[in-house]
Amino acid sequence: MPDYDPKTIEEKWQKRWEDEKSFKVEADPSKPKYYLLEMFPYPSGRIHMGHVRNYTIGDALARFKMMKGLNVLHPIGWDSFGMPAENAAIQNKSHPDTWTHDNIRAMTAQIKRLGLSYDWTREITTCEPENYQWNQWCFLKFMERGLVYRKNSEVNWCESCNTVLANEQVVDGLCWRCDNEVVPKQQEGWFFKITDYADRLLEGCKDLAGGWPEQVLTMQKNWIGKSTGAEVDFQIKDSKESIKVFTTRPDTLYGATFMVLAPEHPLTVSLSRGTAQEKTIDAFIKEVKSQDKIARTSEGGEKLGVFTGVHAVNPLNGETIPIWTANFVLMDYGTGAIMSVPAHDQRDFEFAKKYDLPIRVVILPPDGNTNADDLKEAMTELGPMTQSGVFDGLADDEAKLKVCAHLQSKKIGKATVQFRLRDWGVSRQRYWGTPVPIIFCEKCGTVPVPYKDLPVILPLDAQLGDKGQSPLKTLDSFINVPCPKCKAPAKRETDTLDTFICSSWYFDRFTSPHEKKAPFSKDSNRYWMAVDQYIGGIEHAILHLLYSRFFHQVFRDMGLVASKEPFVHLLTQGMVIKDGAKMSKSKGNVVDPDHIIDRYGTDTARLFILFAAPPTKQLEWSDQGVEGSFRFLKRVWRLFEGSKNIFDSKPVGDDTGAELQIKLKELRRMIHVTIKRVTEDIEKRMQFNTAIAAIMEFVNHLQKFFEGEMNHTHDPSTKGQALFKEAMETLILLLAPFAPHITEEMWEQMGNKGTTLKAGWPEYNEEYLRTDEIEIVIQVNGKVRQKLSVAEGIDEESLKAKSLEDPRIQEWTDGKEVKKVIVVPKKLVNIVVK
RNA sequence: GCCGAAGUGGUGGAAUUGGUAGACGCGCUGGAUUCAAAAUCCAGUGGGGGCAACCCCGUGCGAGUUCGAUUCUCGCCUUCGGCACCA
Repeated sequence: MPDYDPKTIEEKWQKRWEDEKSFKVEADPSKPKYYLLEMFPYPSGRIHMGHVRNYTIGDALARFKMMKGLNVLHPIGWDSFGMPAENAAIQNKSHPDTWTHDNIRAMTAQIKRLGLSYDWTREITTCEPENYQWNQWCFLKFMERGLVYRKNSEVNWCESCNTVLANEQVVDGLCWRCDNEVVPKQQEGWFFKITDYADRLLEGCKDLAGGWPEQVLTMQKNWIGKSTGAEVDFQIKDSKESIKVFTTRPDTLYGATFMVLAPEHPLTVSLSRGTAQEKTIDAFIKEVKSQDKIARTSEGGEKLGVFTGVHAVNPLNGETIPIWTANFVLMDYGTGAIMSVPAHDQRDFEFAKKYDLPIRVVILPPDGNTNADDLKEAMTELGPMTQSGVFDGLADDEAKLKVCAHLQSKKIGKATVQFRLRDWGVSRQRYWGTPVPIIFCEKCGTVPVPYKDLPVILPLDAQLGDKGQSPLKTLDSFINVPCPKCKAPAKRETDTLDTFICSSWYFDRFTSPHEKKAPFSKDSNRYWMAVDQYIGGIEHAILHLLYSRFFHQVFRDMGLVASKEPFVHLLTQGMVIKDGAKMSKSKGNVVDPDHIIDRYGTDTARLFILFAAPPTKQLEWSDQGVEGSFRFLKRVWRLFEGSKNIFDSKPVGDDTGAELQIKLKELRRMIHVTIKRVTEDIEKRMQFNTAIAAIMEFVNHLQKFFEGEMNHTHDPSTKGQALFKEAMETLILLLAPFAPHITEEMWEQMGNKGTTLKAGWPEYNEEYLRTDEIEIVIQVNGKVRQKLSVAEGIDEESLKAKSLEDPRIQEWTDGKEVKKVIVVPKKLVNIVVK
């Protein structure tokens, strides 16, 4: 009997899949489609277990859907622009392009060893002009739609990466990529107006509920950060000017006892001119500017402020209130100015206490005490308005609405909405990215590169500076270009685009990767999109997933795509850890996928990864667990080899009859129970671990059956042989999505012509799931006291009687009063006694 | 502080709609096979008590609802993740 030899089997089938282009697909409107996508990799050099897990989960699902008869699009590509290529190039005195392509070659070889069902004819590499030209196209199209602008602003600057970062790329004040501190810097740059879509991106979260993990939706909602409230104009005393504030609590307007401007607010300086406070203000602004931004915006930070020397008028009660400036008011949120209601806002309360500013209670507390001196902290809950003139007694939403209506009628304010989301800064002062398709002309100003001149090619004959300075900024052949409008000498923009633009629409490109006239074909897109199942890490919960949703909305407005959202279902796979920590070189707990495959084969690696934990949970790597999976496959192989001689048998007669022996009936039941369990675990619950557990149980049963019934010295029945063969076929097909190579080999050796993919997914028959006798649990006062075997169709009364008659049960009910008997059909009987 | 997820044997994890807690695997113990080992197979394996049949306890902690709670409610504890001087 030949041993299980994964190496030979896996190489054979991988070659065959490749030769026969088994996973190549075309759009076919007559067939139902399924688009399965794993987040495409960055070509860092080698794949790690995180990749393997990601792709294995995707592949199992893709193969399952293929077997189910769906037209499955399962593509792969390379997210190949970005900083690591530059850093590596500097280190190795190489070129980002060389490094990137070497890595892609190496990783392709690794990925191919995993036996994944990719349509390699659709492979895309984002750093190739035929792909990145469409980033430029998008930039220009977005610009036409008013969604792109250039501004000089304070941006997030990473000193180590030498570039600007988007807000989403700053994590706890540190660069998402290199963990260096991010500093503010004045910088000219390009922005995408993602804020125009804030409301739609938020609304879209409702459509995604159910399909996306709640955690990710919460993070997106938090990031967008919608607040509803009002804008109110406060007249500056003895002036025509007014200050606009944003508040979420218009119902507390009567309690505004002072105002605070952000130090950066233009009025802070201008108002103080000519007052006694002038010098104090200037010194204060200087002090705040020198303060660390993170320290300033963290809650523990000390609240500091000074009086501007000027007063404003509360528009509702006409009261004169002082205008202050303070570090806790931020210029980039709301209007950069607030009305302070110390009685009902904790920050305002602390500030008022510190600087001895007046406090007035205008929302009635539950105890009715409106004496501000008794307040220990701000009363932030909603409640009826008080000390608020005609509004007294109104509460909650109604109060807010009435105040807003009043403000609007007096033209001193209105209901409005604020978002936390900021526009997306897409300029990068780096080389290895998509050149921004813009030309600066002294006469014509900022001129977009005409579509016919696309792509603006990233010159590959340039060398990076030793600190990573972009050579584009000094490369004459790149910079100097005639103005497209007036033909006078002009200069190219030397910034490149954020790499996240590449990943914001690559899934659209996959639907028609060789399209020459557009980023993607509308027809192909209409057929394949949206992505039915997207799989990737939680680290993209905001960044990539928000940007992609934004692109999709814009494409939708442009009439390019039809679906509402790009990704219907999202699965965020858990991390792979070892010895309680994430695998990392520094911890020395990295397990190299290649070594595992060399030793056990891909099927074992795949099986272990899918079996050890549900896809969304973190996976603890266990070498012994891998051994276990290997052992299981060896057992399957042995069972197969040992029973080969009976596979020639042809079924004789009808094996569905009641005359089947008990053991055969039980085997038939196991076949159908297992099909049901595996199918539902994959399809409804995406829980591969329990699906595999069910297959293991099936194998255990088959093994016992084989040894007991098939291996007798006397002739086994023909019916038994036929049913056993059916069981083995079922086993192979059910196992195929998880361990595709070994199953394909067995399938072929059984004499089947096509592949398991063509064979289709087994169906179960409800009727065969039934048993004649079922086990009923008998409880007394909720505790299991007996188990009875009864006929499947037993009626409630007989079951009750049978339970009460049972001697073991009577020991418990003896001398007690039976209060109630609860019968759960086909499950249990609970006898309540006292 | 707010929002979200989680907490089950020695271990990874099961228990799908409130109905037998611990499926399946790993590890461990004992046995078979072997000159021996590897491999394989068989049996056992939550804790405590008992010769045994069985009994008691047990899903982070404390209450509650229920005939019955790992599952639902309330209050805590711990861990992880996100947001946060956001007006």
